[in-house]
Amino acid sequence: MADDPTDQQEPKLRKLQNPTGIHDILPDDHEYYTFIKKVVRHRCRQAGFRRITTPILEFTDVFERGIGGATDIVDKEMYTFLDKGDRSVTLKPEGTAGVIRSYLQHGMKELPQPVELYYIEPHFRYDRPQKGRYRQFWQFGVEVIGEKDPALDAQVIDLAYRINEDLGIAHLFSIQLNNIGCGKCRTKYKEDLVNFYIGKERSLCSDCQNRLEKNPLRLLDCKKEDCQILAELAPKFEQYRCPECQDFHAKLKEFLDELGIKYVDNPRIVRGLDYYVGTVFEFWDTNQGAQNAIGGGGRYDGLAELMGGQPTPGVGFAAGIERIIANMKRENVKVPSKDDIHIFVAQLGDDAKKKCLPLMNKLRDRGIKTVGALGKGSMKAQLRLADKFNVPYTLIMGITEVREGVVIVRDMSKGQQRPVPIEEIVEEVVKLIGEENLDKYSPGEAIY
RNA sequence: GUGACUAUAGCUCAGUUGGUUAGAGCGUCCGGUUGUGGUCCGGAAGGCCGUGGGUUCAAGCCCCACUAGUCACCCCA
Repeated sequence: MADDPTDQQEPKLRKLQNPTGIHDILPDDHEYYTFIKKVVRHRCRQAGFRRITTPILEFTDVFERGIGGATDIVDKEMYTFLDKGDRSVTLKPEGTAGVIRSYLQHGMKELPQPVELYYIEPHFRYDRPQKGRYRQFWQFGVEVIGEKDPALDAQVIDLAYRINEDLGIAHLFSIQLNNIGCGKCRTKYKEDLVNFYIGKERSLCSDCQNRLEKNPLRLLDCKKEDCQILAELAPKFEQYRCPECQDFHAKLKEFLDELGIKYVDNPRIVRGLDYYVGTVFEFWDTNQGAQNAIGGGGRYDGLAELMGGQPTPGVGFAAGIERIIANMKRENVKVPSKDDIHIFVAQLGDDAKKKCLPLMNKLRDRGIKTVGALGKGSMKAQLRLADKFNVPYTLIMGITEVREGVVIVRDMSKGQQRPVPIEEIVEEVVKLIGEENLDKYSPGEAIY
């Protein structure tokens, strides 16, 4: 300030902006989010799933133990920081770990099993952004916890597929299906896999040399040419799958066939999270493959134990909303706009303006989406604005109308108008708009 | 985390080998006689040329760093 000599030069205010990869959702895109959320809510509710919201922030352990330290998500993509008590906390990078934490913490094993939950939440991963990848992104997902049966896996895949269908993008994706085995068969397989690679380490890329120690299964889906050649020669998991897993997988495929859902049996898909066992699946872009997977999931029977709970089976699915929107736009899927305005109210003179405010309230209470030109001056400016809103009807009130107790109703497409008594105007507008088009909001449904 | 490319008005973009007050279209706002929209016409507002340094008599333009964006790799949604 003036008496502070060190502060003579006004510091320039920097324009504020979003952190890398974290974006505003502007009104036009919100119409997609609203629509997708609605589809997800309805499909999940119909199937008996109930909604859960776990916190955006969890103690880092929840993810480190749940997702697994050898995964890319935990290894390099977590949005982790210390809170004021020096506890390490992390913005959730995925949904399942938090849901299982919540299931255990709230004793949901006492509920009728399986517990079927869904969520629609923002998630965070500290990645370099690119197409379809952001540091904050939305996912919806479902979890079926507490029971194990291939029919449940089939139901989850079916639900995911139907949601994609409702969104108009199901045909763009193929379902890649695999069974990566239970603890028993996988342990044996891992051993043999590691043995296979002994002495061949130098042919592997540096990432894969790492994987060999931490997560040998990932060796199989490395895209480097040399690694792929070795992966082809490596022992195949199919031969190690125990009879139980074999049977489970076969049944799942029968159920999917029964549901009429097409899938590709793909032994190469592994998934990037440690908690998966048995069934895994991904929805792949039929043109671009895994690079633009829209969602995926699988069975995570060991997860509850990793998090300190009793052994609890589970199967789930999650999909990325931004990627869905990108595909809906690519397919030119139009979503219904909930924001279309029914009625524009134009007014001239303070007396008319006074009458307009309560009139607009009455219209809105009836479910008529109404905007007024409360700050505009001339009738021309107001009608121009009405035109921008693309309203079918404009109500006009001036001093004359106030005196006569009428409101002028102007049909914008025909350019015709007529006076209507002010006490009849709300129902008259309802007739014009159509009862079925009203934006109904019913606090009356609640029981006080 | 690695690499490539990019950054001028709200949006899409011009801007000459570095040379005066920074340009267009769209959009926004206001007008085109009394209280009537879309088309048309006129006008205005809106830019520290992403930020900070450097080179130069002179930088939107050249150099460096940072920030952000786009795309790819890694991996995933």
